[in-house]
Amino acid sequence: MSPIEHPVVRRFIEDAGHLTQVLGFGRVTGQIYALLYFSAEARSLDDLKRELAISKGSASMCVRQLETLGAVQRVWVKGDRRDYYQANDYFGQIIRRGLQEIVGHRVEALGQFIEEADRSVTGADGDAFIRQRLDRLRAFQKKAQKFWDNPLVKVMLK
Amino acid sequence: MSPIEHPVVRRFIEDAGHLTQVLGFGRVTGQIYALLYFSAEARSLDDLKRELAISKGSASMCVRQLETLGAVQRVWVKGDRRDYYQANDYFGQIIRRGLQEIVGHRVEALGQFIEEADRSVTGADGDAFIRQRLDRLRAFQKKAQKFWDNPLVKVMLK
DNA sequence: CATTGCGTTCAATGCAAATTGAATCTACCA
DNA sequence: TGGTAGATTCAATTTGCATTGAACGCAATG
Repeated sequence: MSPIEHPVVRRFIEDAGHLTQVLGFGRVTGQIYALLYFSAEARSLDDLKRELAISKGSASMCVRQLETLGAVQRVWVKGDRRDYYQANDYFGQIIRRGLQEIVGHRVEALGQFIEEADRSVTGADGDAFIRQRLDRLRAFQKKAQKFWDNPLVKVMLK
Repeated sequence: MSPIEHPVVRRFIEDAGHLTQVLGFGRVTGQIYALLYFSAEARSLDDLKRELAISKGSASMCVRQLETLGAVQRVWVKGDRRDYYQANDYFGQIIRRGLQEIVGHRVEALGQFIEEADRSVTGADGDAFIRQRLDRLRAFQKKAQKFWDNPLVKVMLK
């Protein structure tokens, strides 16, 4: 029995879709997770396709993304060649990985950028104001890196 | 003199545009902030329009958004009817407000949703599994709220 | 009070990213 | 080994949102 018949679940699926869209993961990703989250039994790609009215390609790609984030688990149902999926409810871990994707990489990218920039504004043609701004940027990057690496943050997201 | 002539600044403007686009604030918003950040003097809407090759409407709307986030300040130049803007460099504060917009509101919205949902699955027609899932969701929401309200987080983002 | 020079608005547009689905690939079974 | 059922891929399409710019509003100035 599909939980999608329940109005509360419908609404949750819609909201989850909005959320993941805003966060840059696409709407379907959140919808799939929400459906799985409220499904007592594991679901196949075809289930998702039918119940959410999406294409098979979309189902496949988004489920893969959720798997990468650790938000979803593949389960085998014996005697059935299809892949089935169920939702993990370790929200903390899922969110941490999602943030890692969005924030973590960028903090490091900023660090690299500043290094490169430093090299090109050092020397005679270096603009004093730009150097000053880069310094503030570097200070911030270090703080951000520190914050991100802080074990306290990891604990709090548990 | 426009800092946009400097390759490092050009590159930074491009990157900042990508970042804000991914974060859902639009490309121009980041570009404007980046340009202002590396501008020694305050800049007018027309400056932004010319140097970033954007429309006046875009400049107006995005600057407004940055102002709301506290990322940018309006300054008056006497004898000039135009509005001038300069970048704040309190990154911590800016990011906190951005997060408030993206995360904070949603944590509260989730809380409200759960309350509503609770009411509609209580009683005879309530599905046991859905109730169980809602319970886990509520537990998470409380933790998230606590994390978000934690003064430590605020301090670390300073 | 008319004019001038700004800022703002919003319907129309353009564009980038999400989504589709036919073609392709893979694993399994007879 | 061929056949089948499902998963995956990616070029083409759709869709939604950022961006544009003409029209409007408004405040200052002579």
